[in-house]
Amino acid sequence: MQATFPAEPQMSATAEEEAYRHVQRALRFGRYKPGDRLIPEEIAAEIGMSRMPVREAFRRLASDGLVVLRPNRGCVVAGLTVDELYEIFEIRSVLEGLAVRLAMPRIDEEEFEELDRLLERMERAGQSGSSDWVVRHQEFHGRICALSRRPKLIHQISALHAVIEPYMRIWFDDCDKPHSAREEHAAVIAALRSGDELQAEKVMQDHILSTAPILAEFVSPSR
Amino acid sequence: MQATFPAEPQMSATAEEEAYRHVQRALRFGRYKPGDRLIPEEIAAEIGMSRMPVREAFRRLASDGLVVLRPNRGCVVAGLTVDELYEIFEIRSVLEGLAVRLAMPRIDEEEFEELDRLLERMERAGQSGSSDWVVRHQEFHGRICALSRRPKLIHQISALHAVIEPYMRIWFDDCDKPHSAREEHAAVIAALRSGDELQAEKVMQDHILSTAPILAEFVSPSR
DNA sequence: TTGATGATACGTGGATACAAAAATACTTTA
DNA sequence: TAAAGTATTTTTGTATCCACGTATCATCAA
Repeated sequence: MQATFPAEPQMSATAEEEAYRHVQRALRFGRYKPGDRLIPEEIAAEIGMSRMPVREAFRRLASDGLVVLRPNRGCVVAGLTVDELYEIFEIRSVLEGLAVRLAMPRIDEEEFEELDRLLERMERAGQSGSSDWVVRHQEFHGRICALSRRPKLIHQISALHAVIEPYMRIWFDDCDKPHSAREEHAAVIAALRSGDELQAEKVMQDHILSTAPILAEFVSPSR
Repeated sequence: MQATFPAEPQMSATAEEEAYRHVQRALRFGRYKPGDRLIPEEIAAEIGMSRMPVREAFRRLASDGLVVLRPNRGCVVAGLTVDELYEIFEIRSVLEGLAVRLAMPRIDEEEFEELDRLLERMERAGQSGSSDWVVRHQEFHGRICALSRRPKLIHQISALHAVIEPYMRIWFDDCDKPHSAREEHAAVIAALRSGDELQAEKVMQDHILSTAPILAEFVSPSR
């Protein structure tokens, strides 16, 4: 329903939808910096529509936490404080932990091979320095979430990914190594293979929480 | 930021905000039934404004999952399937579980007394058959969540409460007894007093999951 | 009677226009 | 020169307007 997790087909039907996707995409790719003002008229001109659908899109983006809307003061790109970033990772940890737990019974051998493939692709993207490591990484997490077969859960997790994506990109661009990502994700797969749902849930939680402090380096220090 | 959890002060600044609160309130109190169409013009007339702010409010309400917006087909009150209801309770269980875990270190004796008071109030409302048992119940959960001091977490949980509130009201109206609610909530307090964070988290999770099947009786059978 | 077909009315999405508020630049004065 | 107040320009918030899509209902054929 929203927030391109691994990928999203579906042609935009309404102008509002188009504006929503357009701005969301721009935000996720870091085209605007936190604090930047988004001027409805400019964006409307970019996509060739009037301000109205753009304004409506802003409401949804604000609900997603991607922008902040203040009365009579317009729309500014949301920035995260360190606290907020940690909070998002705490929430992600329990949500994706739940997803893993629910996904486990659904994973057969074929699916394990797919996960291995995704891990491999992520690794290759990481080594080649290509910044679609971020995309691959989300693809991996997204695949597991999808297996939980819980639309609302998937939706919420994907919204959180959208919020942190810009920081993931900065992180990746800054230090070329995707750190110990390979082992961590391999551990998730291993835990899934073990068949112990609670154990797998915990491994995913730990994995997510472990990356929070790393990303925290990249949020603007004070505000 | 949204979704009246225990209560919400703050006068509405913009017309959109007013429309949002107005419709949300109506939905939570069950004034409209699932499947009902919400016609912007009518609602606009009710509050004395034009359709535009109402339409914008619809976008947010759709993000909250309270209504469904389909292109060229307007705004319809969202209804829950049994699956969706269970899913919401699964999500609530991990989210409120997290909230309990994070809240625990913040609770002092004074706070425990407050929780006891809230439990007592909920009980009284339940016995008097007053339907603000639902409000008291949310107040209780909301208090614990608030203690976690995590704004986004609180926001998400409160949004989920808003979605299920109509069903809680139907449940309460239908069978006058608030079932074993008292014991369940007392157990949460007891677990909090024990000081074992993981135990308290689990008690809250179990409490929430246990009410799902009861409420499931009240969602429209098929669709 | 039932199912297809077309006309009509209603509602939605989007654009434009206008008023109010905020931000900015400018002038005046101490 | 700096500060304060004023005027101008932007930009936001809301209302009105128009074109198109959808649903409803009546008509007609099977």
